[in-house]
Amino acid sequence: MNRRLTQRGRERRRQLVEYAARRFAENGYHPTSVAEIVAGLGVGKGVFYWYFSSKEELFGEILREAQQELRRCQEQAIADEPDPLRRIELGIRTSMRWLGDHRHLFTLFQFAVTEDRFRGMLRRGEDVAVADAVRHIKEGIGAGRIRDTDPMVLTHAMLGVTNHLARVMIFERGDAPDDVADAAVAFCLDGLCGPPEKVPAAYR
Amino acid sequence: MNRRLTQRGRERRRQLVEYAARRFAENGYHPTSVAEIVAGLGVGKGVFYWYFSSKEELFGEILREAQQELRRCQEQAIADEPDPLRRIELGIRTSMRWLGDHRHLFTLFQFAVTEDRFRGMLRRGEDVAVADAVRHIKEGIGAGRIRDTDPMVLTHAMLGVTNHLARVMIFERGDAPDDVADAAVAFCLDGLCGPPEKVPAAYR
Amino acid sequence: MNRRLTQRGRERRRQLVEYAARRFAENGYHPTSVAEIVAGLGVGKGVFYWYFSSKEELFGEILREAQQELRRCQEQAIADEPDPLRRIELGIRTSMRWLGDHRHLFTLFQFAVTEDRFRGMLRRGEDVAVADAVRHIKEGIGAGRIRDTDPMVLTHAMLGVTNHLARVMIFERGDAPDDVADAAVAFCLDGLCGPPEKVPAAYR
Amino acid sequence: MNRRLTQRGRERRRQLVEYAARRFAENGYHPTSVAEIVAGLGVGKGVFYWYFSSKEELFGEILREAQQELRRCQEQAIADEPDPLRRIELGIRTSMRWLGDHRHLFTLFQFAVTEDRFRGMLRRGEDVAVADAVRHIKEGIGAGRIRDTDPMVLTHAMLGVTNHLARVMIFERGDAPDDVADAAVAFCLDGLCGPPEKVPAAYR
DNA sequence: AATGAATGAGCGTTCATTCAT
DNA sequence: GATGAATGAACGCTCATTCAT
Repeated sequence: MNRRLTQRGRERRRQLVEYAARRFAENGYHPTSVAEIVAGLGVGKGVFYWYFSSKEELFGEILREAQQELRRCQEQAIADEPDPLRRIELGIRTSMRWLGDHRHLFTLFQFAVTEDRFRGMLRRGEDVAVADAVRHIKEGIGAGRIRDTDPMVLTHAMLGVTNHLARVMIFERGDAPDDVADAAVAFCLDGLCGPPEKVPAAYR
Repeated sequence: MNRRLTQRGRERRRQLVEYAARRFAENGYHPTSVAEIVAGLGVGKGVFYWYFSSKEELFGEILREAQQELRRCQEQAIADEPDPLRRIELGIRTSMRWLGDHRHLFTLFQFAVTEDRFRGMLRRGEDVAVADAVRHIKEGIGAGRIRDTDPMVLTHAMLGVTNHLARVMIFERGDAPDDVADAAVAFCLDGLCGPPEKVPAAYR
Repeated sequence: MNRRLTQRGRERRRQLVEYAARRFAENGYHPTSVAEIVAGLGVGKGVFYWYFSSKEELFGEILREAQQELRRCQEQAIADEPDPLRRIELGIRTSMRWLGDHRHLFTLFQFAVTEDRFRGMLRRGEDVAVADAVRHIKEGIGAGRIRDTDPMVLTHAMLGVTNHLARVMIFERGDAPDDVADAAVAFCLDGLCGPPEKVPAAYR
Repeated sequence: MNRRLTQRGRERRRQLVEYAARRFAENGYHPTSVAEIVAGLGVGKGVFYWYFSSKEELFGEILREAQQELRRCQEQAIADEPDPLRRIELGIRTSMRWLGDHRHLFTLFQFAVTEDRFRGMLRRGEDVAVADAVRHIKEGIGAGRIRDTDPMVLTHAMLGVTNHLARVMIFERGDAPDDVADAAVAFCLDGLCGPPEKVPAAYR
């Protein structure tokens, strides 16, 4: 669906994306009906199908926009940092903060992985982000500051740490994103056994 | 649902659990209908409701049994190992192997997290597993072999690494579980920067 | 279904009739499943279909036996009474007492009227009872003690009074059947305007 | 269900209420499926659930509207009549005529009494009607024209007569409502034994 | 651009009934 | 006589989508 939209139209569309994202996250994609979404915004059903050709397309848009925004944040945070390890650290910290601010979108990412037709939508954005991280890692390996291991593996290990800690520590335990980021960074850099002096006060 | 089942009945029930798990994983929980499940087994719809009081209950059973089994594997693997770090390592290796063998169940775990009513079902089993890992970590910290950080955080960081690497490396890239386990163990013990000599050949 | 039953068989059958009647009355005929009935008696489904060829047949049997029994009570009560008005009065009193003792069966009569296939089952028994009452009324008219009006109408008017008062006064308000019978008899004999000295203390 | 309806919408709703009432009466509430109702009107299933949130709700609406209408008729008929006995008579006559015109609704009232969840729906309307009749009766007792008996009992006795005669004489025998009303009034005023000169020609 | 109304395939579930053991 | 298991049509209901206005 690619309509020419007026200012007001763009506003409506944004409302739909935002409200639907929140409902999908709270209630699940399938259990949330189009009827519920439009009712929540107090508009008729026609509105929905004016802006999106299907519920599935809307979900795709939510994913696309969310990834885009996360990406923008990270690029901006890393921009001028010359040190590759520091860039990695900044990436983790930015992710963590963003996830803290958009936890409902994280839930949607998790769901998207569980159904074939949505997994594809996620893939593109993820690949870009991974490729980026891989670059930093390679640079770190080149500089002898990261051990020489498959950079993809290292990247995904870090992604796993970041996402999982975000979910458990921030969403469920309610910790502050910055503290969790400290812990994630420490773990990623040094694992279980690394030098203890880097551990943040909050987790000692 | 708690029926007295004959031998044949137990067999049927197992068939249903197994087949449904596979379909849920491939197709998604919601998109997989009860009709599809029973048709796949060539039985009538009534059979389903003879063994389970609802689709939701069946899903709960799948989760419960899966967690139980993973748990059993881990306990058995760790049983007599006195070294806490080695126990952690064995835990990771067992998980990875089990995930490789039951990747469809992993998808279901992922889905369960995204809907409130299922999240609760997961929780109980997860808490037990986490509590166990925490014990090993605490012992490691006590022995001065793990840096003194919130053991829960370390546990979840490792869980994140293990699960994410399983998904990406084993399921998507098709790597061998044992190699992925090597990488996960290396990352968990030493992070990005630790001593490189532990890295498995497959990822160098 | 007409099986030769052993002593034990007859007992089982009676149990089924009785329990089902009670459940049908409490819960409605349709909302009460065969499964519920057999579960309530702690037997398997086969038992039900051993004694009855269908749920519908069972319901018919309940109606038939109930009418038969009410009829027996009335015949016995009236047996040797020579005075037709007194016979009518005794009929009302017996009905009221029986209804008080078998209110659940009354509910089933009411339900039976609302569905074609069951209405027929009721009819036979009702016709017999009405014909009987009509006889007494005719006799009363012949003797100049009842005004000369269509005896069928008078009969049904009395039936209406008896049944409705039973339902409202006995079932809902919880009055004693004998008091309600007094009131019904008074109303039937003299209407709204008749001599007041016959009114029972309970209703003055 | 409380939708803002257009003219066309109100029309549809009325159709559904009317058609469903007729089917429920002919066939029984449970044996009549929603599918049958919408098919009978040649519309899709969704239409039903656009106007009613459940089959049960529809049934409630039918009951409510029917009681409301009967009530309206009676109020109008009695409006300016000063004589309480005459008001009672007019009430009976109006009921009888209305029942003759809406016999299918009468069947539904009868059914509603037999299931708990529907009994409650009936109660409210019935209570109002009874309270009204009780007022007239009390007035009649005060004027010494009705014997001094519990007015509720008298009211229900009359209700019993009216409803039962309607069912048997009008619905089953096919008599004219006005004649049946004559007989009902005569019985209610004077019982079996009162002055015979009030009896209508049709029943002599 | 938006509404209320309508569609109808499909859902999860029930249940009278049958049958092998 | 009795059981647990199985059947499958039918039920009440939902919901993504379409359409007339």
